[in-house]
Amino acid sequence: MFYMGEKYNKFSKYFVAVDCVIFGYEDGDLKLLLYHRGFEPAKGMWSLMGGFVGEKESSDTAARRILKNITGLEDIFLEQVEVFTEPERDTEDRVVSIIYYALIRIDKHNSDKVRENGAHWWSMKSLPDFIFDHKEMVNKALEKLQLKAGMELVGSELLPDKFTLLQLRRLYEAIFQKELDTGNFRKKVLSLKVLQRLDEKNTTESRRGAYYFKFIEGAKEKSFDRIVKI
Amino acid sequence: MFYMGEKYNKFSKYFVAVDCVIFGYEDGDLKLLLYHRGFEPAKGMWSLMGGFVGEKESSDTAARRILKNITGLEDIFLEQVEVFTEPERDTEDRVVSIIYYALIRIDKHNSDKVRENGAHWWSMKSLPDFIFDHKEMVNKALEKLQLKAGMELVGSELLPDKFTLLQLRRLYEAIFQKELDTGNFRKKVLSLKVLQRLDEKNTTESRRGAYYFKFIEGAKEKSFDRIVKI
DNA sequence: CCAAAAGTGTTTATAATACACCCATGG
DNA sequence: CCATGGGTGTATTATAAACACTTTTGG
Repeated sequence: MFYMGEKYNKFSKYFVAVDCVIFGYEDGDLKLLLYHRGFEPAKGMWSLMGGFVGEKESSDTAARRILKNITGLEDIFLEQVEVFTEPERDTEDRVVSIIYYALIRIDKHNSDKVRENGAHWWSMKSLPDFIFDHKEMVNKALEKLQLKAGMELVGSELLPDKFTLLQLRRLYEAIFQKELDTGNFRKKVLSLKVLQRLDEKNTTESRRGAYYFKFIEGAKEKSFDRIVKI
Repeated sequence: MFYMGEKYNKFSKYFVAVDCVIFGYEDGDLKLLLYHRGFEPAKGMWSLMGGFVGEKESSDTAARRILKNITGLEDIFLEQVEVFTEPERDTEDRVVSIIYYALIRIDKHNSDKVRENGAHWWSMKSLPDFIFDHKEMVNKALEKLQLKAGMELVGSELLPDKFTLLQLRRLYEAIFQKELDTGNFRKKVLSLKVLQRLDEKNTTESRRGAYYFKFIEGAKEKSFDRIVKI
């Protein structure tokens, strides 16, 4: 490229890494898949899943590779959050880290693989201590997720194929970390016309039983619609 | 860092650059500051202002340095847009490019410096041919600007200290590339309580004359408020 | 019967949208 | 006097928010 006439060789190269904020949803809780650090320095702390970007791949590809290694899943929803470039952010060497967040269906992922990798699902309600600037990365990723979830109905990426409106509401409450009105949430969500009611009920979570819903294939909301005000 | 047990030295380093999408506003037009490529390959094409990230600076700092070099301005509004990492995106060497967008007060910037640098303001209505993936970068930056402008009143970063509501509306029309209703825009903007009317009128743009307004210092809207629906 | 969630309905407040209309004035 | 933007008002519709109430059923 032609950066103001600068010669390339005057400048330094750096490691380029991706770090993934991996969100999952289980038992009414929004969770994060974290990697346990078993050695010094920062022993006992937790970190995001990450890896370096290889010579023949983009950062997107690298993120997908890492996610597949850990969860066994392909076709994961993935979005760039931000780049962290502070010169001293890594103590070993200069590393520029591109943050992604991913949405994972915990019911589909390979939990053996996760365990092998020393990874663990943590509830967003009680997160452990992070290494370096990883806590900030999580915060930024959550903001981005809130932005997305406020604009379109997320759920197909996090919930099982069929789910009740209670489960969907609990998901939204977990994402926005506040309680939502039952009736209003229901009306809003159904008005989007992206859900289809099934003829089957879930009776494990209530006496009366709640209908299961599923996402209608390819029925993304046309325009941005505010589901939850931030 | 501890990327899944990988050794750093197994991996490659890349150049890390920033490219700036520099927005300005003048004569009712949203404009972009572009740099003319006077030599092959891609002679006659235009590119964003960019530069490499130095060893002792973050990408934010690098972007500010470049902006100051070109416009003479400090304290510019600046926001990260996205990172471009495709392995083949630069023909010379592997370069990871971090895109920023900046909002510039054209009335304040150093136009001699700009000219010296072979730069030129282009209206968003008729942009020239870009090198590489720079066109895509501009699109992404505009989307990000629209997101910001839809959530809070931009203008202090682009307009002169005092401006009429016509000028502000024209700015919004340029950002969103659509016409806005005079009365409704006026009501919406004034309801935000961030503008103060001055006792002075601008008579150059209308027979009757329109009051000048200015931004009230430190009066950012508390919560996100939709000014223009996307 | 009671608690807890399911599901529906109603009311009020607020905001978006589409316009109509008068004002002021330089040419 | 008229075209152009300045500025205000209003009626209509849409959306958000708060909340009351009825249904269902296992324990």
